[in-house]
Amino acid sequence: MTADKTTSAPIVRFAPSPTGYLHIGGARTALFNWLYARGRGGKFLLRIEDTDRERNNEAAVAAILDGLKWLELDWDGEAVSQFARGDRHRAIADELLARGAAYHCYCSPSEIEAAREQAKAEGRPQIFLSPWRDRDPKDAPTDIKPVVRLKAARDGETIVNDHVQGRVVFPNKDLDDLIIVRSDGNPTYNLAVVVDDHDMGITQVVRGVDHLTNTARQTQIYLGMHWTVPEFAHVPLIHGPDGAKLSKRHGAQAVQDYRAMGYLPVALRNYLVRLGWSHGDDEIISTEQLLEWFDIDGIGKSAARFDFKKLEDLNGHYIRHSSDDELVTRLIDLLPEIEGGTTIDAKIDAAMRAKLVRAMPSMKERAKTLLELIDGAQFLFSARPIARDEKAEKILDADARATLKALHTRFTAVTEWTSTALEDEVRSYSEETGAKLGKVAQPLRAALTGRAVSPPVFDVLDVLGREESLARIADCVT
RNA sequence: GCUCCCUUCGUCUAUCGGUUAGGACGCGAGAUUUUCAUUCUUGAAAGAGGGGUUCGAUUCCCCUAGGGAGCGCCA
Repeated sequence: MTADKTTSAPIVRFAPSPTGYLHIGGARTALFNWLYARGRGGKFLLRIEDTDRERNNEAAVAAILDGLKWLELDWDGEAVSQFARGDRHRAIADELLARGAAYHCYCSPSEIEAAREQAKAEGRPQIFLSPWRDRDPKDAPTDIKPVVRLKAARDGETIVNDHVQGRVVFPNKDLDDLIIVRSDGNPTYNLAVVVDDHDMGITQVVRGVDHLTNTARQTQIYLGMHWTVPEFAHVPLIHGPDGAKLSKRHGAQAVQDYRAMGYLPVALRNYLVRLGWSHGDDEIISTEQLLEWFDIDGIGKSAARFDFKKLEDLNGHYIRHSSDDELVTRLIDLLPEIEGGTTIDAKIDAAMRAKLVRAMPSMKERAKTLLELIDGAQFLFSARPIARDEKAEKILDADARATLKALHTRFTAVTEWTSTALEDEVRSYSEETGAKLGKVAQPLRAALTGRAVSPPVFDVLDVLGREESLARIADCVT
């Protein structure tokens, strides 16, 4: 889509319904909108589609805003409440009524349901054709509150020229008359979305394909009001690894779930944007590059499966390339959200934070998520005598303990407690005794960290410090 | 059932009719290495099926199969 199609900068929006958290598919839609607007000096607006009062939920709104903030997708101005604009929507409904483009329908929900059932039984399309479309309003019952329906065209076809889906043609006979105002007087989503997009000056509507059929029906509202129809881009859905619609079963739908799993926002954005969009063979793309390169016309039509392995790989890359300080900040921020995190959080003071920062260079090389980073830092959090896992115990046999005893003596004599000095010490010990370096390093690792796997032992010695290191080694000797 | 959409390695994708069908994740092998990881080298792996159009189809058209979305006084 070329920016000069509309003479000014684009105005796009993300319009979630407050029925739950920010879904990962919604997050990608928001990302696409954000990239498009920010990359072209346009506006990215946020609107909460809360016309259904029974489903409105303040916690859900908060969760959605929280998710967007975490993903670092900032929007322009305040989030707009669709419900708050109800008067405006009703005014438009009245105008459509006055123009003969809409009518009152007195059918009850049960009548409609029965008609649908019958249509289904007879193998006909399950669309409801209201008898009130052509009936004389004078016949209207006085004891029933009607809904307002759009008087949609019955002949011809409605064409949606979509930037992703292409030219999609819907026969009008398959489109029924949308309810635009409920019997309780509240406008429905289908009316509100059109009025709001129009009033907000939205130039490109980028949303999920599940809205495609609605678009055809909504187009008739634009036509009825003689409004300019915006450009559309309906992006495909994201499926779970098994190809089915992403659901609770797949473990993670909400962006907050991904935060809790230790993913970085920049990694999730990079992963998400590549689901459906690409720029040649580029895989790791900085946000700056994305802003420059992203284009709606480059989005593919087919649905994509979510691949956690690839996300993990990208996350590992971004962790390795993050600054030590940023990682420690994110790691600490994550603690309240994870199991057992508060216990660790209580141990974080300035000294611990400094240790973490110093340990980061060697730790971030070996972590794919912040969770792994936290797990890898356990040796810093544990107090003596430290717990050892099975593999560590196995390493610490009699020979290993003898080696540790010798090392303890040597380390005590070391004047400069640095990783290089200690490494020299260990290397000379292994040369003198003829023991392989691994035979010396593993017992050390087990004694210092309680595990068979850790960052390089000399870095561990360094970060732990002389006193703590010697004490942990001594714990294994006696 | 009706309408619409989709279909290249297991997964995400590149290819704007002519390529040994490329890259990435994952997987296999090897190198580096104090563990793990990183890094590097390397291997296996794809055009759903059938018809057309064309000198030539992964690419354009049609059919079939499979998958998805929609068909609410939800959004």
